[in-house]
Formats: sequence, structure tokens, C-alpha cells
Amino acid sequence: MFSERRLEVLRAIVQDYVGTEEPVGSKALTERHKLGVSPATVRNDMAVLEEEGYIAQPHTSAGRIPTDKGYRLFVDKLAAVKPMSPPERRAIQSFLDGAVDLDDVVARTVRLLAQLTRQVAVVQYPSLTRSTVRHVELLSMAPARVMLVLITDTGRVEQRMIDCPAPFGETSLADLRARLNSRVAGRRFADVPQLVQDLAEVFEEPEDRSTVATVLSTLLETLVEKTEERLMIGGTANLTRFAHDFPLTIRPVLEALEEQVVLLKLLGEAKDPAMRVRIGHENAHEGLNSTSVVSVGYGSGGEAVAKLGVVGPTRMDYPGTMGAVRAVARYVGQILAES
Amino acid sequence: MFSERRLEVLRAIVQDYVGTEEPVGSKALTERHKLGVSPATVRNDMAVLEEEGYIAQPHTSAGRIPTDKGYRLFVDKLAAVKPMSPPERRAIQSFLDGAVDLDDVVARTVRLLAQLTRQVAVVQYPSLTRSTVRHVELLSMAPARVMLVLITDTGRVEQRMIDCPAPFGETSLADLRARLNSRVAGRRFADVPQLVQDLAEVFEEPEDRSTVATVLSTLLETLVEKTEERLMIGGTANLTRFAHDFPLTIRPVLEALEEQVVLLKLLGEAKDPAMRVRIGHENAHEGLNSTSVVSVGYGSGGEAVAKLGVVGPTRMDYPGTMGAVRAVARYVGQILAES
DNA sequence: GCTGGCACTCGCATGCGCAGAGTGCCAGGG
DNA sequence: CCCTGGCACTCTGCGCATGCGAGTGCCAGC
Repeated sequence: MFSERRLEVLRAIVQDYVGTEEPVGSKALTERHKLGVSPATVRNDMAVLEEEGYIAQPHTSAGRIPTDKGYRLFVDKLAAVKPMSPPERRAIQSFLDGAVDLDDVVARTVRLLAQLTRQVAVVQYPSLTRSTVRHVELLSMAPARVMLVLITDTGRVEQRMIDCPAPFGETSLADLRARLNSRVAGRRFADVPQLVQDLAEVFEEPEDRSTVATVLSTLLETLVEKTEERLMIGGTANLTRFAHDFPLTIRPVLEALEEQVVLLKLLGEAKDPAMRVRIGHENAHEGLNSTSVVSVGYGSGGEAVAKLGVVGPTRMDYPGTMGAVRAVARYVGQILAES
Repeated sequence: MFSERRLEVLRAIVQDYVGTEEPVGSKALTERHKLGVSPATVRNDMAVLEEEGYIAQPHTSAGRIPTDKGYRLFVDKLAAVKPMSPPERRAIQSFLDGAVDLDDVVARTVRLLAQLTRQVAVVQYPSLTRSTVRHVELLSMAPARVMLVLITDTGRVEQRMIDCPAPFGETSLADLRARLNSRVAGRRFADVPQLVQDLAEVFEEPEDRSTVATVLSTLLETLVEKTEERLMIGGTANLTRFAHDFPLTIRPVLEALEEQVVLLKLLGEAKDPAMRVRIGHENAHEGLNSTSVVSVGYGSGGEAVAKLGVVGPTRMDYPGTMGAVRAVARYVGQILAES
């Protein structure tokens, strides 16, 4: 569609604009890059690129800046993911190795990502639906009150209070716990609802019947509700790096970042472990129309148990950011596999 | 020290400045407040207040703005905590009542505080040291790997992975769990270290000895490390409300908010349940020199199990903010007492 | 199809003048 | 003794004109 040189011009524009944060003109371009042609030629190429919607001028007779479409082409065709240097890899690994539990792993990952990319980092906790149940614990907190604790193979722990309709004996509780565990331990969360259904029918003692039903239904409820994923964000201070533009622009971003729902949508439906870049208006949420999101799945095996990524201005260093995100995801996966 | 009227002038300056965010002059003051004196008189009072360091002028021949010292006097002597209106109280209560577990309580509290005060909210999880142990669970994850789960009376759950020096039989594990629980359940966290010390001496089986020691020492470690309190923040988007001043000012604040350590210091050493206001330079951390922190303890009984508060510009509505913080703390305490 | 040249367009920084708000000080009055 | 009205002074902020520079589009020529 475009000549080799025109693509080269676009690449140069993206690189320069990302570096300087200022509209780039034809003269400056020919000076900084060895394109082998004169500014006038570059101007012609620019005119074409602009007509096709890959670049734009903020004001008449200013330099050009890439549009979302321009960045898209750059990411898809013109740029290669930049691998981390060996020292960087070592730093990542040793930083993550110090984690003592899942919370710590996630917290460290967020800090790491934020520092490496100098952008806002978002890390999702390993999803419940794609995890397996390690253990179910039932604790009597008060005569008619039970605490349900669910522990997953990824080290995630969920708890829920249950108010029972009637007091519940210690022995019945122990019995129920044993039965639950024997059925449920080692199974995938997604399979649990069916298993629990079956279990309800087995219980016969009338006096405990309603209580058992309550406990089981709460368990189900928890499975459904808590599938709603948790996540952690960090590095919001990095937003101020490009706020010389406008507080106007960081406000909606901060607001979006406080909405778990928005963030979860942002990372993308989680099955797909592939790296994904959403640029500017490709983001559904309009507060994020001037930001790009780079996300990728991570997990202990070949499959993704959750996603992580960064949020930054559309004017970001895509190769470097993608490299950092990919590397971090890889190492987090390793850490999880070990625990 | 000051005549009644001079104090009144200071109060008026604080109120107007908080409202308009602009330096306030003598004429405007007499127009908006019925001081019963002329602008000239007010000017004399202002001159005195300025000499004493309670107010200052940003530039020669501009209006006056309160200094940290001025706000301090205002908070201590001139302002009363503004109680919430009945509808507001109801809204708070019903919003918090919907919470299903501790995470949810904390999350809702943060949202609520941020909305009510339109500032950044910080809520500390109930502290471990002031909680009691409900249950200790030991789960075998792999032959030589045990997961330790601690559950407190406030509903907080902490987990830790333990790598054992040698494989550990299911029965030994159950035995240890039983012993641990019988000693430790119902005791305050602060008392646990001594109890565990005693326990170590009781075990005799040589083959399990080292494993038991490992588990116990990790338990102790967890108690110490995790006493390091967790917290949750929200409402950072509110920072942009006064960022028309400067991205310069919100940057260090965002950075400070990402440092757990700083935040914990900020809320104050936690024993004291009293409301506390730290104004501008009274905050040790210099990124927060132009912000004020209003914090208060909350808890189920008379004693504080943790703290919560808000961070905002020194130019904030102190009576309203203090009222909201106090009210929220009270209702959170109630909720915790119920669970 | 590339190049150099040329006229044109804006954005941005600079400098000036002016209005407005606020001050300090002083002399006069209850 | 304290308050008041008046007056001269000092800044800030804003609107406006000006000049400069970077960048553009177009065109004729190689």
C-alpha cells in the first residue's frame, strides 16, 4: 500500500514524537534520520500519510503527530518488541524472588512494572475460575455463624461469613467440611457448582438440612461473586509525567482506574494469553481515549490464569513497554509455578 | 492573646479562603461577614495576625491566606466538628451494611470517605496486634510444603507458604494444628509469641522436630512481618480538583500515597483512637507539606483496632471533613462489632 | 519522481498599558 | 484609646500589538 520510504517516514515520526513530545516537522526529520531524501520529498510523503489518516497536525502549519491509526500501524508492522537486557532480566527475577506470598507477588509485580515502564501498572490476581480448589475450611465463629475459607492452588484465599438459620454442631460442621473437601479439593472452580449440587442431595439429617443448604448456597454465591477478579494498581504518580499537558487528561484516567469493572474490561477477556495493545479510541471507556493499554496473560503453565499490563499515554515507547510487560509476565508465571 | 474580633477575622479569612480558593481582602471580608467594623479596622487586625504568623500574603498588595499556624488555631479554637445530617447518616449506614466480608467493608469505607469528603481516603485494615486469633490452619500443599493460614476475630485472613526441611506426615500436621489451636485460639496476637515458645519445648518426636521448628518460626515471623499493616486508598481522582494550581503539587502526594510506610506513619501510631489533624508542615514527609491529614481510630469496642482518614489540601473544609471522618469511623466500628 | 526555492500561515513569546483589588498610613472623631 | 474614611501606592492579570521562527504547500526544473 505504501512505499517502503513512506513507512519509514511514519516510523521516524512516531519515534521522534515519542522522544520529544513535540510535533515533528519535515526538516527535523531529515536531520535526525538518514532517509536519503530532501525535506520537500518528506513533505509530500507526509501529505499522503495525513490524507490517509495516519498522522495529523495539531494546528495548521505545525509539525505532524501520529494518530491512533498511525500508532496502530507502527505497532503492527513497523516495530519489534524490544527484549530486556540481561541485567534487566536478572533484576526482575531477583526482585520477584523475594516474595513471601501471593499478595506480595502481586504487589512486587505492580511496583516492578511501574518502575520498568514508568507508567501505571495493573496486575490481576489469579482468577478463581481458572484455578483449582486446594482446600475448603469451615470455622464456627458463633453458635449460628460460620466462616467459609477457600484456598486455591495459586495461593489465593477467599473468606465469607455465613449466618446460619440455626445453630450448628461442631461435629456436623466437621462432617460437612470433610465431605466438601473430599469432593471439591483438586477440582477446578468452574466444576464446583455441579459437585456441590450433588452434595446437597446426599445429606439426610433433617435438623441440619437447612443449615447445610445455607452454607452450600453461600459457597456457590461466593464462587460466582468472587469470580469478579481482584486487582492491584500502582505507579499512578507516573501520570504526572505528562500532565504538563493537562490535569484535564489525568482526571478521567484516575477515575477510570478506581473502577474495578472498567479495569477488568481493560485487560481484556482473560482466556487469551497473547499480548494485546489497545490504542486511544480503541478503548471502550472514554476516559481512556488518550491512553494506550498494553496487556498480556500470565500463568504457571501454558495457560493464562490472569492478566497484567500497563496504562500510559498513546504517545508511549511501544517496543520498550511491550518488552517489559512480556518479560514481567514470564517471570511472574515462573514464580507462581514454583509455589 | 487576641481580642474576640481578631479571632473572628481569622475565622472569616479561613472560611472565605476555603470557599473561594482566592486570597481574601479586607473589603470582601466586611461585605461577606457582619463584623460590625470597617475595612480599615480589619486591615489593622490583619496586620497584627500577619505579624504573629497566622496569615500571609502571596504577593505584596494581595489578599491574605491562612498559614499552617492559622489553620491550626482555627481547628483548635475556632471551629466545631460539623455533625452529619440524618439523611447522610442513613446513607452511610445503608452503604456500609451491604458489605459481605472484611475486604468489602474496607473497600466500601474507602469509597464512602472519598465521596463524602471529596478527598483522598485511606483506610487501614484492622491491626493484627490488637486482634485475637480465631483459628490457625495448616495445609499440606506438597510433600515438604505447608501453607499456614491465620484467621482473626476481625475477619482478617493471612496466609504464608512454608518450605519444610523434610516431608511432613498428615497426622503430624493434624497434631500440630490441634496443639497450636488449643493454645492460641482466642488469644491476642501480642501474646502469641510467648505461647509458641512454650509449645516448641513440648514436642519430642525427633523426626518432626526440625519441621515443627520451621513452622513455628515462620508463624512468628508472619506475626511480626504482617503486623506491618495493610491499607487501602481511594479517591485519588479528587486530587485533580485542586490541580489547577500545579501538577507539581500532586506528584509528590501520589508518590507518598504509594509508600505504605509513609501512609502508616501518616495515620499515626495506632493506639490513640482520638481524631487527629496534621496540617501542612506538621507532616513529617515533605511531599505532604501542602496537605493536611485528618485521621481517627475505629474499632468494635472502645478501643481502636485501626485507623482511617483523609488526605487533602491544607485549604480544606475542616469542620465538614472531621465530621465525615468521625461519622464513618463510628459506623465502621459498629459493622465490625456485628460480624 | 525528487529537489530547491518561495510565499504564506500560524503559534508563541515579548512588551506595553490599563484597570482593579488590595494595602499601609495618617489625620480626625466618638 | 480605638475606630474610621480618605489617599497614594503597589502589584497582578489581561488584552493587544508585534516580531520571530518553524513548518507548510506549491511550482518549476532537473
